[in-house]
Amino acid sequence: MHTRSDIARAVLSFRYTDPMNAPIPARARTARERARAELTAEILAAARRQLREDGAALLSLRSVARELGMASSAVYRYFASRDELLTALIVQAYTEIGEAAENADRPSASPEERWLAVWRAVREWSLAHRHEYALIFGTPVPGYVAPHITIEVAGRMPLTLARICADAKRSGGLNPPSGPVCPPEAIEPAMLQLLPGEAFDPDETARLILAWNRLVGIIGYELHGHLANVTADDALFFDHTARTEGAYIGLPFN
Amino acid sequence: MHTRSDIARAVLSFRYTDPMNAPIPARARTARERARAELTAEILAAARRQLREDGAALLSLRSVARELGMASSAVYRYFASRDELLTALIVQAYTEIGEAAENADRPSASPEERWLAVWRAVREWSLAHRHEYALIFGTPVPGYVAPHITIEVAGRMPLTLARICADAKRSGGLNPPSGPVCPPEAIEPAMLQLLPGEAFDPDETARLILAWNRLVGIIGYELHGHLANVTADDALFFDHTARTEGAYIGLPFN
DNA sequence: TCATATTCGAGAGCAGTGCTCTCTGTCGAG
DNA sequence: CTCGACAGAGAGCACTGCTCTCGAATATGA
Repeated sequence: MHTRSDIARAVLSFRYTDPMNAPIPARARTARERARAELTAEILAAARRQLREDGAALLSLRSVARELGMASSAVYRYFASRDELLTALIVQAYTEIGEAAENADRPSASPEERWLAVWRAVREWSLAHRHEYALIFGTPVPGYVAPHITIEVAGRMPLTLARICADAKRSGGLNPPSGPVCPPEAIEPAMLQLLPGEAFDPDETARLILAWNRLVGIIGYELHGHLANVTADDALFFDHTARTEGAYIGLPFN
Repeated sequence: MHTRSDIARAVLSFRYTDPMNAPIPARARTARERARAELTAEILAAARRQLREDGAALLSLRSVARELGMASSAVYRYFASRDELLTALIVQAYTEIGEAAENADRPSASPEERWLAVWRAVREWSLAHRHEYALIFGTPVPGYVAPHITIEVAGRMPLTLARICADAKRSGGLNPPSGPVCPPEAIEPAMLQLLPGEAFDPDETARLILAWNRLVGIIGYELHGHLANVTADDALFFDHTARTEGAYIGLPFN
């Protein structure tokens, strides 16, 4: 049974063990360190496989141990708890969805093309990794608090969207349509400088937040079946959503 | 361990047992039937309590049985599986969020007031019932397919939004701003007549779908912590979101 | 009214889980 | 070469969902 303090401890020990920041040390001095790094990676890979196939709910430390032919207690030498293993998988998922977004972004293209390409890439990744998506954007594990490691890597995907808008704005291509203006007090001041050297005003920031929320939300609806019998062509509806949200943020769609 | 067929069977037996449609029969002929109905309700109430306090992940049939002072095996006389119990709770949650929306809607008020009131009511209910919210809009149980009972009751909340728009439209108060137009093929044709005697065109329907998705999505962001360090005043940001989405659908906000 | 059939509760039991503890062997640094 | 840190295995605890059996209580038909 998990309690809040259990999980907090697990997260802390995870930060200490830190198997993510140094999965395979560049220079593994001793054979033991090398073996440890390799086994850590193997455990993570096996867990990843089970996550992809069966989802987080059915992922168990024991089955991972079985797959690697080791005693379940031995796995605890590498991950102090199941939650710690989950945290590592969460970091991986955030990283991958962020990379999917970044890799899809071609700064030489027009802002509209970039916007659509990134949205589609994020959707593609999510459809291909529904369980990873659920892990990071679905119901959080009870009592689970995201360790600080995750919040940095979680920003890569939305920051890609912000960069496109910043570039468009710099060339005068960001003209949001009129509508209700977001009260500045609603936005965390630190959010106004989320790109170095690039200032968004509160309303622009709010539009960005909503676009990011939309991207995640509409994919969630598709993945979780809320669009069944609602939309007839999910890809088409998604593209329309991307364009709608792009237009809302001020990109010249239509 | 749950397999798809297991769950399908459980859902079917649930539909047969049908403890929701007749929780307490008006005229319980025999004492046995009366006792059965009462105990079913008690189990459901205890499960509800545990769900509210600890969330679905920590809800176990055994702890429900313990709370009621009965053997765990006895509970299976009333609910064929844990998933069946969860399904009953899902139906309850959908019903309640739908009622929260409907009760907040005052048809005599202006469409903008109605819109905002319903949005706020849904948010209030969700904040007060975060685990129930997670149950219906969060990550679905692996392999779980929503039984048909749920899809009807799931529509009450979005239909409340649709009714407001239909009323506004009838009095000429629905004027959506221009923007990308949704291709008709993207929308399921049946969705165009979701209100009896009220026809929405595909683009209006798409805007409705997006508004419904936004309402659920922005609440999910708030509940799951994705707005931490992003927004400074969640209630204020939510109101702005409601207005923005209302304006997008064509209500005269600002 | 009485025998029969159905229902119900309890208990034991199976297979699985997360996690801890102990014991033994191995490896690495002094 | 010795000693301490580390890694693996195994047993064990408490918990889970779920099944089966076995009496006891209850309803039903004759």
